[in-house]
Amino acid sequence: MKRENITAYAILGLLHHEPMTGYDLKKRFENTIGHFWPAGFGQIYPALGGLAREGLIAGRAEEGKTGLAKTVYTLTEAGRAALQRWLAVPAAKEHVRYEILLKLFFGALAPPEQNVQTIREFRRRYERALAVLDGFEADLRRVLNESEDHLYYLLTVRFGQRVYGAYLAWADEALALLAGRNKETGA
Amino acid sequence: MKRENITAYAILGLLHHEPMTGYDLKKRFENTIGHFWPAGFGQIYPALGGLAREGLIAGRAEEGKTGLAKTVYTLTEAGRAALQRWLAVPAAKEHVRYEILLKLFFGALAPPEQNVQTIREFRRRYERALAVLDGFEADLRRVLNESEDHLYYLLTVRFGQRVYGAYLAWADEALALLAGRNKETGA
DNA sequence: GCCACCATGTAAACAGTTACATGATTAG
DNA sequence: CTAATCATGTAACTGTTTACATGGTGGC
Repeated sequence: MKRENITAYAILGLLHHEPMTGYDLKKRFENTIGHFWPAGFGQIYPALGGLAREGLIAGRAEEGKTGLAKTVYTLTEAGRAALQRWLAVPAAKEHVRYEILLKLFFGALAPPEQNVQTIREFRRRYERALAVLDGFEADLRRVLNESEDHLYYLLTVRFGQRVYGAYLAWADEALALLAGRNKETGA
Repeated sequence: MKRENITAYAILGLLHHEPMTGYDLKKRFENTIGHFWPAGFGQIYPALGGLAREGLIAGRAEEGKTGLAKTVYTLTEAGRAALQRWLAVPAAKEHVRYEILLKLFFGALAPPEQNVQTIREFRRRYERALAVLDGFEADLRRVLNESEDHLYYLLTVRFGQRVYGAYLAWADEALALLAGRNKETGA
């Protein structure tokens, strides 16, 4: 079973919206799909090379800010077709890896205070992340009727909000459970 | 910044509980930590070799079912120390990758029915997964006082239940949003 | 006789991360 | 003058997944 480079399809999708340079794509990843599908320069540039060789995108040299060379990539018809074919294939199972749960699973081996700190830090992190998504949601709701795309963007943001919300609720529950246990042993 | 093989620490953690073969470890992964930190044979066996070479675990040959050769690995004192040191290091950021969100992000390019099917299939999958975790929770609550470990196991199960619950709630919301949009355009 | 399970490993391919390397422009 | 931003790439490494390879035991 061959795996197709999903990140390359993510690039095709972003280029469907508008032509961009590799650098632009990186930023686009960072504040949109990077939340659930991150990509760095080390993946983007090689992928662009491959896609261009396959004829799914076409690069043309342009001048950037005051004479700097840059390459702007445009989706070709073949690329558009490949993107649509990929969209029709059912998505593979999500894959998630939580190092924090691994450490917590072996939590009985660590000082209780350490586990509490770990969870608190986790909670703080996602409190901030949730606030960012709340901002996205407000922006999207404002322009919801301007493009069909916005509804789909909103769906992905709502997903993140729900999941981060679950993280926060879990953290509170976990801290309460650990506090209860400590009180018991302390008494 | 060198990365240390986290899966190897997961193995140390499992061996802390009791000595096991590589095959046993695989099964242990499958029905415990594999939910948030999966590992296959292709990772487990090489990792065991490395850990043994470093002296963090010790393997001894035994006879399995009716004379079949097998190697049972035990955590050494050095291994126990390494595990505890690792537990004290703050966990790296979670990493999650959702192909389904990527496809949904570009959902405007696909037939609406396709997006609906994708979400429905996702929902079914996690409905089943949540039921499994509910079973785990019930089992753990029953034996909660028998070992301190059980409280920590419960924390990881509760995490999964919260997150899968969020998935289901999101799927319902997403389907409602898409249905609303279709009705609008259909009218 | 066949399938599931026990048991161990290797090899190849692929994906992803990090570091290295270069260089111009602009805003403070 | 310095940091941030624009801009492009390569190289090395690590981790993960998949396929290959082998073979005995036990139940149906």
